[in-house]
Amino acid sequence: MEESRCENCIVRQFNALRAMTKEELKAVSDSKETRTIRKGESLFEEGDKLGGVMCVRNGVSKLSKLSANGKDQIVKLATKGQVMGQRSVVAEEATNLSAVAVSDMEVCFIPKDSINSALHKNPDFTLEVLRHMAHDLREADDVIVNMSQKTVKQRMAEAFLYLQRFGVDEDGYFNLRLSREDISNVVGTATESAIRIISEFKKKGLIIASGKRLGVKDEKKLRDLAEGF
Amino acid sequence: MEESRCENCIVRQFNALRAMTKEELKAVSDSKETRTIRKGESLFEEGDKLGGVMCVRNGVSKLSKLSANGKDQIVKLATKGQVMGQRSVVAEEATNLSAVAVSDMEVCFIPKDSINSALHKNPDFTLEVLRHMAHDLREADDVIVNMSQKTVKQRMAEAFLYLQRFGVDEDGYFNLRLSREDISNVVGTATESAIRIISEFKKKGLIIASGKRLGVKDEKKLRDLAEGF
DNA sequence: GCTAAAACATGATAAAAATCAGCTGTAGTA
DNA sequence: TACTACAGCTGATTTTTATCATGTTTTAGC
Repeated sequence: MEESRCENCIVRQFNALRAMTKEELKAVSDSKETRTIRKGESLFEEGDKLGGVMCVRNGVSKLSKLSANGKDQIVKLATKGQVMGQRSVVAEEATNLSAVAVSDMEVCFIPKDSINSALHKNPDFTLEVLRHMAHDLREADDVIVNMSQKTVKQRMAEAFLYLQRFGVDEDGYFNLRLSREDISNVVGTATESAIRIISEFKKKGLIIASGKRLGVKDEKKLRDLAEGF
Repeated sequence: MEESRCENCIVRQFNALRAMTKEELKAVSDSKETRTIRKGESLFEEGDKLGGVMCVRNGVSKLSKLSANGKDQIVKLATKGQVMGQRSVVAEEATNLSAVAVSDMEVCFIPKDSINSALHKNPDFTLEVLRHMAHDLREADDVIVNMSQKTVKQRMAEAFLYLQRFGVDEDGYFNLRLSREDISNVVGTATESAIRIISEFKKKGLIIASGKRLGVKDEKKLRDLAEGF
């Protein structure tokens, strides 16, 4: 059907595909493959050689890395329009991250050949990919500073503000429902610590929480807390 | 003189400039400017709009970011052949990092115009820059995991192994002499904690230390410690 | 060489966070 | 329905790390 053609894909406006020529897009469109992934299923594992990139059409995936002590660190969450695996494809290396769906997902798998030929021939596209990666790198630098200079409580406040960006329902609860363990893996702390801080934030009126449903209540105070005031 | 021409620059083999055409290199060579920076002097500040990139010919610079609590976090050290500021130039944003020389330095300043025109015209060059950035991004991901999952002691061990990569003298001491405060800013800890751990490592025979001169003594044990054994 | 400032060092204490243990609720399933 | 497994929760305790205080050593400038 028509909407499955990349040329019309609504998601394209968020990523580097928009810099492709008609011919390149056609090649991508002809070689791509749409996949449905259930919550909890894995898209790829750390160390895999990826045959292509994945473009998220719907749902959210966690990108994480296993640490020596056996805990997963969630490096980022990828949502609609974001492309996963491009670092690996571009650098022609095995991927350094694992991807697991945290909600049901629909993704397009684009074989690396069509990406690579565009990378070699179309500077606009390459530059667009480069800009996206420059952006990712900046965000990674920010995360490094947060992780090393902020307390667990501050990082938890940041995490709530981050989760809010994935949308909220009419009651203000996050669309994205992460387990306490996943949240602790975003923040880089023990699960018990995450749970305790969630209780505390709730008691103080910074957030709303009922079971797995979580949300921001007082954004300003959360932001102040995250900034260290 | 001949060696100041980019075409012959020995440093070129380490960075993306090698993917430039003869004409592009000539343009870079004609517009570039060599600068000498003394230890402690600043190359650029967080928030600056950079007019170009800097290529390190000699010496080492720390790239850091000020955190909300007033401490600097050193994100990486840039040495011979590495290019600073490309993220900012590529993304056309103000830089997110400050650069300060930690030893006397010689750098080439390359105005962004000659970089940008090559980025738009030469896909090989753009792709090479992209690959370098992909590499940086991978390293940043690793740092995130280390920062959030490892103890201060493990991170200190990592820091010693990292500093070793900048070369050692005949006695095994690092070429690069960082203050205890700089080391604490690499590791993301209090200066006193860094000092204490250095004393401890020395006592245990993991490292050698006399004043500012530091070095690795037992690489294997340091590595085991960093990995959590 | 003298002096002031900065860097280094160490002890004592406080705060932050992890770990351990056990208990409750809840979702899936036989 | 009842059982099981797992997520969530909380208290007690220990470990880790930061902070504060203070003394010593080094370094840079005169």
